Amino acid sequence: MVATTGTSERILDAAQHLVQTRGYNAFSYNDIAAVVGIRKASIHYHFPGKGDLGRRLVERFRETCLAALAEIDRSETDPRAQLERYTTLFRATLDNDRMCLCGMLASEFASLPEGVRDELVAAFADHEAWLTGVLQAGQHAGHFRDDVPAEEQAQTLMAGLEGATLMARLHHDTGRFQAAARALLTALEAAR
Amino acid sequence: MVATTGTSERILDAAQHLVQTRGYNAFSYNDIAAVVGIRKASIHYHFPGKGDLGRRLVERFRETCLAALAEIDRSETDPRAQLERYTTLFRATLDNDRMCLCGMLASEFASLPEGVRDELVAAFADHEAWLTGVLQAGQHAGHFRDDVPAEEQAQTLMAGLEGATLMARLHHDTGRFQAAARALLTALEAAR
DNA sequence: GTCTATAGGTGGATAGAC
DNA sequence: GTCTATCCACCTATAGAC
Repeated sequence: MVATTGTSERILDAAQHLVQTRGYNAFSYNDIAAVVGIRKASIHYHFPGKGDLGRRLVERFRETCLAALAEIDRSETDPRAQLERYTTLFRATLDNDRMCLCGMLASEFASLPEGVRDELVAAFADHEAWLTGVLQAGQHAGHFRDDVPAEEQAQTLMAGLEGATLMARLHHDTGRFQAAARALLTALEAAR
Repeated sequence: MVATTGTSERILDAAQHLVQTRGYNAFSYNDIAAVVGIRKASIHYHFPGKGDLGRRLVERFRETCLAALAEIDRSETDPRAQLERYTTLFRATLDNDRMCLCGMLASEFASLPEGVRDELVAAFADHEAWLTGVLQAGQHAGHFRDDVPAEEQAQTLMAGLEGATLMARLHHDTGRFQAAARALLTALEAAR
């Protein structure tokens, strides 16, 4: 086991920040170099091409998110509480004036290298699979309406949270995200 | 009155297509020139800088959208039908494999020239104002729930539709948009 | 209005010294 | 692993001929 806060990780940290604020097409090796404190040529040692960097970025993000989802599973048992917790993940990035990494890349999908695209689709699949499981559990427990398949509910929720993050960041208004998240969760409630 | 399909308009058409598919930071004057059939230097005659082009692009889009909203007001009277019609505007862009122009620019907000940013915020204000009016009418008529302010409902709906378009385009699946749009509209219905 | 030519800058990427 | 030096492609933008 090697040290975990090596240069590669610091490059990825800088790159992630840049992608979440400016997008994949609007940052350069020079931008990263300025933040990390090395020369741009040195970055090629760790990531030969920008596509490699982007791919690894989403790969690492997937691992981070899966760990966060496992933590929610561990500390909450009620499906409604689990979804509530899930929305706080988006709110946290928003509080840092960042867009969700995947949401940002999704908008640039057509101009992304193929490796990044593949990893991005897989990342969304991770989240939607987890959400589907939570929603199914909630349906069986009678908390959520079951006139719509859980998988479809998961996709709609995912889309709603991405859109809410996008619009809240544009207006610098976390309240917009909170209101949208509340509406999305309320819409799932079973009729009383 | 001069001819309406002049070079300026064709440049804007090409630019809009490029922005909706690849984003503002991922297209160049060369890309436009290739589509329109002129040299890239000629574009500067019509739009001195890329910022001018972007600003005019959103300006024109606002005009187009306001006309479309007026047409909905003219041909539909029921607020629920008006919202239904509104969602078809997004579906139409999606059918062309495009993202909503404003949604795409929203994701790139931090790296946009100031003039483009201003126009973009104004464009969203246009839509949210119209939606707020429709939602208020629907509340007064007893169709929509009124435990949430119409303005907040409008913002949530806007965010949901942008997110749904983003995710549906990513997966090349119009069904995702349709499902999300239906869920968003259903969530507005007054409790029976 | 559109062209050619070109300026000045930055992009990602490579070679080779240390 | 990081550096300097350099390459080539592309970017936005301007000057001036036609």
